[in-house]
This record gives sequence, C-alpha cells and structure tokens, in this order.
Amino acid sequence: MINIPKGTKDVLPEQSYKWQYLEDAARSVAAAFGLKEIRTPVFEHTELFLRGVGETTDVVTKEMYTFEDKGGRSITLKPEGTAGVARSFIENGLANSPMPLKSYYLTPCYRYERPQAGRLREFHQFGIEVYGSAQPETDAEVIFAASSFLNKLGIKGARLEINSIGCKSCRAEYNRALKEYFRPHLDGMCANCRDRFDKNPLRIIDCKEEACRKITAGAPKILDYLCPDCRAHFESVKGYLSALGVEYTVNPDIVRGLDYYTRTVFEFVSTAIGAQGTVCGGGRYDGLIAELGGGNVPAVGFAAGLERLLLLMDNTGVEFPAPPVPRVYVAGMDEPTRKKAFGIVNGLRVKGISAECDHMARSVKAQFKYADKIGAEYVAVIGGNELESGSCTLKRMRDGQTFDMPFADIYEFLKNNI
RNA sequence: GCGGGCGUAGCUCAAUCGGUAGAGCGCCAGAUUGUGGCUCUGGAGGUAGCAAGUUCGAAACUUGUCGCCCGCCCCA
Repeated sequence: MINIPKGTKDVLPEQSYKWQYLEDAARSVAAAFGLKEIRTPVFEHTELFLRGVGETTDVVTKEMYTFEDKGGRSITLKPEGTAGVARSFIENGLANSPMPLKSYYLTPCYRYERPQAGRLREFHQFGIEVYGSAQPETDAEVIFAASSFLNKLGIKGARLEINSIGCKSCRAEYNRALKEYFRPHLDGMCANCRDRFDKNPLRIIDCKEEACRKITAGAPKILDYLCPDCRAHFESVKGYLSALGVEYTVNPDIVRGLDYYTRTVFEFVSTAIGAQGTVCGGGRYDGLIAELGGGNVPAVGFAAGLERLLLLMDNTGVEFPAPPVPRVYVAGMDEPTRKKAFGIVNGLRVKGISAECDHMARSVKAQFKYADKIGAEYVAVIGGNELESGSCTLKRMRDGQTFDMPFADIYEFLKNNI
C-alpha cells in the first residue's frame, strides 16, 4: 500500500465543495477590488527565493523543497507566492502596464516542516499583490481586501494586528539600537537568538522563548525609531483603515519571517485553530522588485492560508452553502425504459440541468434509495405505461408531492421550479 | 531539527488478569408483484501499521521500525 506523502492532504469529493466555495469567494473579492489573476509556475530557480525571500530566513535555510533537475539546474517548489509574481512582473515588463498593477493568485505552496494543526507541507494560498503604488491608501486597501475576504466567508474570530517595521534607513538605526540593548543580555538568551543577534536582530523580537521574551519586553520598539516619512505613512494607513471602519490593534512585535517586508506589516490571527494562529499575513515590500533586478517599484500584498481558513470555519461553526445536488433522478425498469431514462437524463444535462440515472442495475426501490442519498430533488420512474404515454410523474422528494407531465416538458418544469 | 501522544473494519471506537476480534455508523441485498426517509432481517468488509522478542498462547507485554496527531521552532 502506497500512502499519501507526509504533510499532504487529499480533498475528497464530499469535501471539495468547501474548497470551491473558498476559491469562489476569493475570486469574487478579487474581482470587486479590480485584481486580475496571475499564474506562475509551481517551481522556480532556487536563486529566486534565496534573493527574494532572504537567505537567512528559516523558510529558505531549512524548509525549501529543492532539487536538481535533469539539466543540472537547482529548482525549488515555491514556498510562498510573492517571489514568483515579482519575478514575472520584472521578466514580462509589467512595469510598463498602467499602474498600479493589481493581481491575485491561488496557488499551492511547499515547505518542508513538521506538520501539525494548520501546518502542512503542501498548503494553499490566496494572495494579492499590488505593484507601483507607495501610497498609504493602497496598504489600507490591501488590508481591507483581506478583511472583506474573511467577512465574505463568515469568519468572525480573526483579529487584525498591524505594525510598521520601517524602511531600510530607519531599520538600520533600529537594528543598531537593538544590538545595543541586547548585547548585555546575550548570555541569558536562546542559541537561536544569539545567532539572530548578528544576522537579523529584528527577528529576536519575534522569539517565543520565555527567557528571550522577558528580555525583549524591555527592548526598544521599532515604532520609536521610524523615520518621519515612515511614521507619517503608518499614521496615514491607520487613518484610512479607520475611515473604512476596520478594527485593528497595533502590535509592535509583529516582525514577519520574510525579509522583503518594509513599512506596513499585518496579520489576521485567531486562537481557534491551535498554535498556528495566523490565518492571513502581509504587508509592504517596496524593495523586492529592485532586489530581484527590476526597477524601483513599491508593492503591497497579503497571503491567506486556505487550509487554516477552512479549519477556522469548521472550528467556529461557520456554515458552508450546501453543495449542489442533482435536480432530478430518472429511474428505469427494463431495457427499453432504462434506455429512455438514460436518454432523458443526458438530454437534460446537455441543457445544463444536473440529472442522474442508474448505473448499478438496481431495482426501482433501490434506485429511490440511491436518489435520496444523493439528494436528488425530483425522481421520475419510467415504466411501460410511461413509455407508451410519453409522459411521467416527477415526485418531489422533499414533500412527496407529484407532478405529471410529458417527457418533453421536464426541462421547462425544472428550469422554472428553482 | 527537538519534545509528547496514538496506531484494531471505509469512519468513530470497544473487548476484566495475556486465551485466538466486536459494536455503532456507512456500504450492499431483502421485508409479495413499479416508489426514498423510519423500522426489521441478512451480507460483504480485518496480515490488529510492520518486524523481531517474551509466552503453551499476544490486539494486549518488550524492543525496533514506519505512520499519524499535537506542541516547540517557523509561518499561511
């Protein structure tokens, strides 16, 4: 027996309607916000993620699915969606399209991690990317789009937390301040953070180790080190959010684990799905396009984890719309009547009505049971009498009411009886 | 990469002290000749994750291994 690879999940026929619901919601929100879909490959050159996501990040150093292809190229399955979109933006000269360029994606992503609640090795993201605008209202719009998406899904238990981690220049100053603060405490901190001290002191803020958290509590806050421009930008973003009635809390400890973020960062978090509470995360990444060899193009975006959203919805009792059912089941009895039922059903299908008939050589009674199980709205039986008269009775399963009509009228009847 | 928990039917789970495997749900068929849900009857379905070991005897005890789940880390 060969089983599914660790950290992956099958979406079975009985569950797939939930995924379709999520995806439909994503597409409809995207459409309303003027975002167009962009599809990029599932794998890219490894180099793209090294430069885009950041060589010191955990994602890059220990979580990527990297392999050499038969041509000797180093290839990596995308661990996130942004780098590929940025690459495509540059490669296709999209900087020459009318700005801002507003795009979204639905894609699987791959990270080699130990699976747990809300964390898989293959997972799916809905993300949006807006290129070209450095305006604070764009940040607010992106956050509002995320919020609208969650609302559309009926998700209530996700709290919005925002922060600003500044631009290159204020971050440099902040890093200096952090080092100054942490240096005398280094001995009491975890090995990980001692390592971060040199490579990326900002990341220490994010540490969950008890000892480190105590020390971090007194550390300087990035918000106190923002340059005037970044400060004004952050204030403006908050102002636009308030204008839209979006509730948020400023959490100065949000750092984000991907190196490309600048200025605004945000997360929608929930406590209802276990330890992996971030259901949607994003922010601004003004330096990414330049980092990847493109021009100086600012950008904002977010990514939402579809598995986590599904978990959250299931755990908080959010109702999914019922999956579609066959409008009608047509039963036959013997060779000629089964053939007639088969013809009627397929004729309806061609006209866009979902219809079903027997495939198991079952008795009429068993066909009824089956029709009931699959939720058919109406059932018709074609026997000798019906074949002769050219008409039949549709039985409405919900209440048992019956409707007589010629075969030829079934389509009209179903079309009008929603 | 590190910790903890758990592996018995498709699913959820039982089985006293070690005595040779069960229930509910689901699936299939039937309960007078052409009609669902409720009920009743019957049926199919198990290499007890796998492999060693202890024992007259292992689903149960021991070890190893694989898998899953949860947490750390990280992140969506």
